[in-house]
Amino acid sequence: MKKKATLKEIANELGVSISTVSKALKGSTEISEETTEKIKAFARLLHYRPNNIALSLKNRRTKTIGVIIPEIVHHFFSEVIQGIETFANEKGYNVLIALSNESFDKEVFNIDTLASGSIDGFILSVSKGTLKKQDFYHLYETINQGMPIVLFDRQIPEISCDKVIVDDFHGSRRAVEALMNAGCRHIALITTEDYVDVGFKRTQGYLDAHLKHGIAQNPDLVLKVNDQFFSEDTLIPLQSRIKELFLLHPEIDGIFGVNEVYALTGMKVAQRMGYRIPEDIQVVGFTDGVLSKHAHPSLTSVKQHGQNIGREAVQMLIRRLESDLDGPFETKVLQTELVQRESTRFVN
Amino acid sequence: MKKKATLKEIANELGVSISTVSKALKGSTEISEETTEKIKAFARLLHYRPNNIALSLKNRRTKTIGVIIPEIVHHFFSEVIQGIETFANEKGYNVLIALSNESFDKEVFNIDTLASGSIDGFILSVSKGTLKKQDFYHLYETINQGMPIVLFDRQIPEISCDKVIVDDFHGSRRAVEALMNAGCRHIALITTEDYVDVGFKRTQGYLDAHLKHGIAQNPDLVLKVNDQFFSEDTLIPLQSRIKELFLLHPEIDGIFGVNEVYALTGMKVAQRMGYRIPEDIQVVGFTDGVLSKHAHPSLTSVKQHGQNIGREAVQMLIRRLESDLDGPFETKVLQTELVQRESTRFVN
DNA sequence: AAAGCTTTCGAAAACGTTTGCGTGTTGAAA
DNA sequence: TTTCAACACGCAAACGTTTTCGAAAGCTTT
Repeated sequence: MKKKATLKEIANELGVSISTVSKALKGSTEISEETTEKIKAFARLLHYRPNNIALSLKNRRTKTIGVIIPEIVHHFFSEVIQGIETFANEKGYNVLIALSNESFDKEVFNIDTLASGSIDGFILSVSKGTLKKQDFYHLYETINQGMPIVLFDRQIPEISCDKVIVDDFHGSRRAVEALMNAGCRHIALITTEDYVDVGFKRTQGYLDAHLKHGIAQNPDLVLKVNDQFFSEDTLIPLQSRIKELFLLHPEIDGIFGVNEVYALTGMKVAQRMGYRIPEDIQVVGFTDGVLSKHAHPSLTSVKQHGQNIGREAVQMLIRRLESDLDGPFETKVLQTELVQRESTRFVN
Repeated sequence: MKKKATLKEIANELGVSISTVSKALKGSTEISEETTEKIKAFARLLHYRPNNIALSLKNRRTKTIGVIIPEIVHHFFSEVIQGIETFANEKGYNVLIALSNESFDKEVFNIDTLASGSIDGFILSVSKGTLKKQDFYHLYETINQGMPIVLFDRQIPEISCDKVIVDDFHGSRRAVEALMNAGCRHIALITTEDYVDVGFKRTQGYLDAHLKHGIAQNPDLVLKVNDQFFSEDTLIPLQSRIKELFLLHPEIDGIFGVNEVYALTGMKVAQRMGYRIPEDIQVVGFTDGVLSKHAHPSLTSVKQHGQNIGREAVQMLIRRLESDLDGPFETKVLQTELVQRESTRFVN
C-alpha cells in the first residue's frame, strides 16, 4: 500500500517550504503565480489530497455527524438515514452510522467510540434494550462532555436535549377515527409492550379515539406483542395469537397495527380465515413503508415522513454545532399523514 | 458547547506532565500507583475521553471503513450494511456510510471526501450512473493513491481490486430450472437494461436454463425495464407493460423477476387479471427481502445472503489493510439459495 | 544613496496523542 | 562514603495541516 502524498513531500521535491505549498494550493495571493502553478501541477501529479484528519485535529471539529439506530433493515430507519445523509451532505457534513441492534451494550459501546473525537454530534434513536433498562448514563455522560445529541423517534422524557418526534398520539387517533367513520365499531389493536414509548402513544391514541366517539372499547381486543427484535420466529406466534383473537371475537370489523408488520400480519391472518378486506374487515397500519405499498390489497397507513425526520434532526444538530447555542432545548413534533389505499373503505 | 477535556488540562491541574497523564491512564507500570489513581479519578471527573482524531493522525490509520452504496432504502443494501457493520465492529473498526443515490457525481464527491484521510479503505457498490457512464477514473485514482477498495454486488471487470459478488448466473438458472421442473414452459422474464451487470447475468441464467432444457425461448417474453431509480412513478408504466405482455401471450405460465419488485409487480398484475397463483402462473423473484416474505401469496425467491456479502467484504478489506498485502486480487463468489414459498408448486 | 514599500516566501506554533529515552531521586549494597 | 539499580517522572519528536508574523529581496521615490 503506497503512502499518501503530503505537503512536506511536495515541499521537499520542489525546494520550497511547507507553508508555501499550503498557501499555493489554497490559491493565496501571497504566492507568485509562477510558483503556484508549479506547485499545483506537481500536487496533481502525486494525487495529492489534503488530510482531513489533520484538519479535524487543528480545527477541533470533524464535520461529521454520528448516527446510531437500532437496526437498519427497517424501511423507516433507512428513510431517516437517507434524509440525514442527504441534508448533512448539503451542509458539508459527513455521516457516520452505527447500529445498536436494539442492544444496550452495543449502544453504549458505539457511543463511546464515536464520541471520542470522531464526530461533532449525535443523532440517535435509543435501543429497546436501553428503554427496558432505563439506564441513560451514557447519554448524560456524552451531553456533559459537551457533545450535542438529537434524539428522534423513540423518546426519553428524562433527558434534556433536542428531539424530533412524530405525533404518534394524534396520528394514531386520526387513523382509528377514520376507521370509525368508515363504520368500524370493533377495532382490534395490535401493539407493542408499553415500554416502547411510540407503541404506548399509539395505543393511547387508539383509546382516545374511542373516548371521543363514545364507542366502548373492549380491552380484550388489544393484543400486546413482546418482541425485542422483529424476526421470523416472532411471526409465527404472532399469527396464532391473532387467529385466536379473531376466533374469540368474530365481531371484529377493523384492525389497527402500530407498525407495518403487525397490520399486515393481521390482514393476512384475516384473509386466510376467509374474511374479505376491506368488505368484512378494514385494516390500517402505522408506518408507511414498502410493505404497505405492495401488499395485496395495499395497506392504508399512517405515513411518518422519515426523510423529514432526518432532515429536521440534522438541522437542529447543526444549528447547535455552529452557534455555540446552549439551550433551551427544543422538541420538534412532526405531523403524520394518512395514506389511503385498498384495505379501507374511507370516504372523503 | 463546553469543550472537551484533554491530557494537557489534566496535567496542568494536577501539576504533572502530559506524558505522565497519558501513561497513567493507560495503566503503565512506569507511573506510581498513587499518581495513577489520582489521575484516573480526576480524568473521570472531567469526563475525559481520548481524542481518536489525534490518534488517527499519529498512527496514520483511522480504523474506519468507508461504505458507499447506491441507496439505503433497499432491503438488500441494508442487509449488506448490517453485515459490514457487525463484523467491522467485532474487528474494532468503525463504519462510515455514504449514499450515491445512483448518481455518478455524488459517488465521486463522496469518494473524494472520504478518501481524504477519514477512512482506511472502501467497500462500495457502484451507482447506476457510473455504470452507464463507464467512467471509473475516480476509482483508479483512489486505488493509485494507495487506498484499497472492495467492490460488491455490481461488478466492474476493468477494475482490478478485491470483489465480492453473488453467483447471479447460476442462481438465476437454478430458479428458472425449478420453474421448468414444476411444469412451466412459457416463462416471462422481467429484467433491467443490460448495463446493470447483475441484471444482465440473471438474464443470461434465464436464457441458459432454456438452452439446457431444450425449451425454445421466445424473445417476446422478455421485458427490459429502464429504471434509473425505483420510484412510484416507474411502477405504473411497469404494470401496464406487464399487463400488455399477458394479454399478448396468454400462454405464459411462469414469471421470473430479477428483483423483488419486478416479481411482485408481475404477480399482482396477474392476480388482477384473474390468474391464480401458483395454479395458473408460478412466480419466482431474485433477492429475498421483506416483500417476498410478506406478499400474498408469499414469494418464492433467490436469497442472496446480504449479511454474508458484507461480512466477506470486510474480511477481504481488513486482510489487505492489516497485512500490506499487494495483490493478487481476489473475487469471492457467493452462492445463492432458492427459498420456496407459496408462489410456486415445486416438489422436492 | 538612503528610506520606504511590495512582493514573495519561510519559521514556528498549534491541534492531542504516544513513546523512547533521559534524568533526578531514593534506598540499599559494597 | 561511594556506587548502582530501581523507580517515577519529564522532554521532545512525530503525525499533516493552517496561519500569523517576520524577513529578505527587489523596486520606487526622494
